[in-house]
Amino acid sequence: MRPSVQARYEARARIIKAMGHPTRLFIVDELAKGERCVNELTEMVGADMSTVSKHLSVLKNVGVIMDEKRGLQVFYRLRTPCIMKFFGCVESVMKTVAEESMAALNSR
Amino acid sequence: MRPSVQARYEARARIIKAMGHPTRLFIVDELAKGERCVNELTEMVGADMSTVSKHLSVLKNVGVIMDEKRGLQVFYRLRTPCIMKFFGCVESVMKTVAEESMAALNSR
DNA sequence: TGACTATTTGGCAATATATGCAATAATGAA
DNA sequence: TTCATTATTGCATATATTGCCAAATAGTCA
Repeated sequence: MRPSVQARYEARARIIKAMGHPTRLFIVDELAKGERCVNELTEMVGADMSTVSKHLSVLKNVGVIMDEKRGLQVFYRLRTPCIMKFFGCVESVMKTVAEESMAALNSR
Repeated sequence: MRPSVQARYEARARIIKAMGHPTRLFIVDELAKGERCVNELTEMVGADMSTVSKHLSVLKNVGVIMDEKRGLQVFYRLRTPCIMKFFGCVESVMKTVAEESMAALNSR
């Protein structure tokens, strides 16, 4: 594969990989409703704040979210609302799989 | 977080995670053009066949692709073409990030 | 300044993932 | 049956990810 093509798939994979964790998906979903500070997200997620902070930095590093410090708090928000289309894509796959499983069960 | 909600995010994350690898993205992209056997994909990817086979099983396990054995060969194809929307989502993010980087450079 | 709050960072152990090689199926051809 | 082809599986190794604790950093207020 040509290096430039390879690089393109790697760039895409980095973004998708960043989304590939339940906690990070939850965070993206939550930020779609509006900005949240780390503390708020930590309470919702129910993990250590350092853990949540690291998840946030993963998403930030690939450009999915951005942060803004105001006073003591750091507020995060989606950098592009388009990222939400991910959920639609994923749901379609899950639906297809579920439907075919049902069909397989019924045809036995 | 409620267990059912948690489970939902985990199910989504499994699918996204399966897509989060450059080789697997390439495979999905290629299968979007039509079915391919393992051998063909292996040549295109340029890795060991066992490696490609394992990537295929990752995608298959989450329901993104399906296989069919015909003679000596195993042909893989997308289970739902909808999976291709992923690329559009990802490109949008990359575009946004690139544009904002440019803007930041120009405003210095 | 010092105390307090919010967040990030460093370090570490546990776990998961990626890859190639070798061995093993499964199929078809001679 | 024996050989060649295609693909998968088992194993070993290297690398990456996750999560928590503790320590460091940054901002606010008395």
